[in-house]
Amino acid sequence: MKRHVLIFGLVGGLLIATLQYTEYRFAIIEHSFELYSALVAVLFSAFGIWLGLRITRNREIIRETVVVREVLVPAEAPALEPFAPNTAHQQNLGITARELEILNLIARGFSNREIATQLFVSENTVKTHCARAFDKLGAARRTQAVQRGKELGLLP
Amino acid sequence: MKRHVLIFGLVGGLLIATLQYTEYRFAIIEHSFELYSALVAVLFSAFGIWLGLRITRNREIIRETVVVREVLVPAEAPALEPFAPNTAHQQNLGITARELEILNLIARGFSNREIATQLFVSENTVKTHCARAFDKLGAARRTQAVQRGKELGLLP
DNA sequence: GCTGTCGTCATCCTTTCGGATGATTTTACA
DNA sequence: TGTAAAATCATCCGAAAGGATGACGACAGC
Repeated sequence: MKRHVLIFGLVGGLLIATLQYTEYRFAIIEHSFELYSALVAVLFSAFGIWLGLRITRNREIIRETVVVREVLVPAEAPALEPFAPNTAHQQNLGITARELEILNLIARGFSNREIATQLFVSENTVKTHCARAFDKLGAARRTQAVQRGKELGLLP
Repeated sequence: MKRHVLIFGLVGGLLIATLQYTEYRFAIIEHSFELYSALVAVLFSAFGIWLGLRITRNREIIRETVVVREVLVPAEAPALEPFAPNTAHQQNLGITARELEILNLIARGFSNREIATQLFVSENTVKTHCARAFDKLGAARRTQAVQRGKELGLLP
């Protein structure tokens, strides 16, 4: 880590030295274009690094070992409900029942072929449903579709 | 590490060479100096930020705090907690922090390429992490990996 | 009868994923 | 300082997924 900074400093110094050298060769030409460019470059390099450091300052991943001691209280109810999808969202997105059914199977990790087998239809059909569902959800991938589906309460 | 310096040197050198070369071609155009300064500034800013990000990339603090948290299970409060992954399952499956990080991004619907961009690594690296994570989770697809991850409390 | 929606299936083509494997670099730790 | 684990990157190849498009039958509603 410190080495990075050191080497960076060295390179920076070298760069400046080079620039200073080249300045003499172009000093005649109106105010040495390179000098200014280099100055700007170095300054903004420093700025960029400072910014980069600032940005990532809060990027520390604090990993706590959490020992969760669960105290069970008898009231357990959510396990029983069979999950009711948000039909409002389903309706105004125009997602059909079949498409939702397939989305469910996607969310459960099945491939198109497996889904086709389970539903007794061809893989092409599954792909068509997928494409339509993805389009309606604005998703480009099945993982994205699942994510959107859960957000909208369409999937458990 | 050496690559950083190399790249820095190359970029710097190239930039200077370009400047020296193009100076003659654009010296006539008025305001070219400001344009150039801006260009250099932007380029080096970007580079500096990139370097800053790279340097501080793995700032991970493993704070081995053992928090004994008594949880009343059915009490419905999930909105506030920032989600702590089930480290027990993670450990005995041998899933690394990086792999979990990538699993998270997969669950959020990103493609490998998008993940690579976000994490400043190559797509190949992402794929490697994926493959390992899938293997450890016994998943064949990313959707399946996500499903398993949620089951095991590794993903929110 | 006509129309619109839905479900079904297909083909062609491109992109993305995933598996297998090997290598190098970084980091952590004894 | 040496070693083991993680992380990084690459290449090859096959499988899966996705986009675009066209088609056909069933069925409901007008």
